Amino acid sequence: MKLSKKSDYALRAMIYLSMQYKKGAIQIKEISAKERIPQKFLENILLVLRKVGILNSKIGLKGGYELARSPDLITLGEVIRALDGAIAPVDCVSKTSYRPCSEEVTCVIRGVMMEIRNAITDVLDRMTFADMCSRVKDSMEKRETGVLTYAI
Amino acid sequence: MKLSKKSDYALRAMIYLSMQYKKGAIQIKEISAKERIPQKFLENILLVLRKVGILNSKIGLKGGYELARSPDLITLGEVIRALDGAIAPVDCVSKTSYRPCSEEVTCVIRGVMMEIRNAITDVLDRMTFADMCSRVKDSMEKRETGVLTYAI
DNA sequence: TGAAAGTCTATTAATTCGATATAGATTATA
DNA sequence: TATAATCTATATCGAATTAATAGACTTTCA
Repeated sequence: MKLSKKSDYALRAMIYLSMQYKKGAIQIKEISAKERIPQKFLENILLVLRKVGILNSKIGLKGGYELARSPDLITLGEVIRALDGAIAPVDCVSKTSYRPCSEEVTCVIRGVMMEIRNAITDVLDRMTFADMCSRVKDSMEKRETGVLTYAI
Repeated sequence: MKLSKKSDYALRAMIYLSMQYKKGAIQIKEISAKERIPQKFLENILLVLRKVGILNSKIGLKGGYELARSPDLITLGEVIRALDGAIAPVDCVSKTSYRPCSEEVTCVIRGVMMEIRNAITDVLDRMTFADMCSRVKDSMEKRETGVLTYAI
C-alpha cells in the first residue's frame, strides 16, 4: 500500500510549481535543488506530467516548466495516476485499469477493496494543489520560520 | 497502492478457514486446491499467520490448520499487516512502522497521507472474518448457486 | 514402521523501482 | 551565428522486492 518515490517526488515538485503559479517557467535544476530530488530522476517525472497535459514546458535557454492549468483544477489523484497507474488496491475495482477477476460476482474481497478504493479516491480526487498551497501557507504562518522546502 | 499476492491469498485462506471454524483442522492441500493457491506458497503464508498467533496448527498425519480465535476477533488489517507490514502509504504516518521524515512538522503531504491511512484502516481494522463470512453467505443465497470457492 | 502431514530454511526467477547515462533538439543571447 | 543552457527521448543498471519452488526435517497415527 505504499506511495512510490516517483509519486512522492511528483507531489513535491507540483506543490513547488503551484506556489509559483503564473510567475513564469521554473527550471528543473531549481526544483531539484530546493526539494532535494535527484535531477535526472525529476526530469523523467516532469516529462510524464507534461505528456499527460498537467505541465507545460519551454525548451531552450531560460526554459523550464509551469502548470498547464490553475492549481485548483489539478488533483493529487491525477498526478499519482499519471506516475503509478491505478490507485485501487486490486485491478478488479479500478476505474482506470479495470481487469475482471475470475469470479467477480461472488467475490467478497472485492467488496472490501471497493470500499477502500473509494475511501482513498475520496481524498485524492478531491484534494487540489490549490488546497495544498493553502496548507503550506497555514503551516508557514503558524511556525513563522523560513522553511526552504514546501514539502518533505 | 497495491495489495500483494501474499495478502490476497492470505485473505482467501482465512475466509476459507473461517467458514470451517470449529470443524477441526483443515489441510493446506485442501485450501490450496479449492482456492487455487500454489501450495508451497500457501505453506509460507500460513506459517507466518501461525507465528503471529492467528492460526493454530497440528503436525503429522491428519494435521492441518485452524483459527486460533473466533472469526469475529480477527480483522483483515491484522492479517495484511502480518504479511505485508505497514498499511500506511508512507512510513511517517505509520503506527506499526513509524519512521520520521526530515521535516515532518511542516510537511503538507504528510497531512494528506495521514487522512488516507485513517480511511484505509477504518475499513481494514473494523472488518472481521465473521463479517466476511456473513457476506459470503449473503452472496451465496442471492445467487443460489454452487460456488466452489468462497473468494477470488 | 511408514505414509501423510506440517516446519524450516534456502534458493531461484521474475519483476519493479530508483536512479543514472547518453545522445540529441531547441532556444536566448552575447 | 556560436554557444551555453535547457528540455527530450530512450536505454541501461543494480538493488530490492515479490512470487514461487525445493528439499531436508519432524511429528503423528494407523
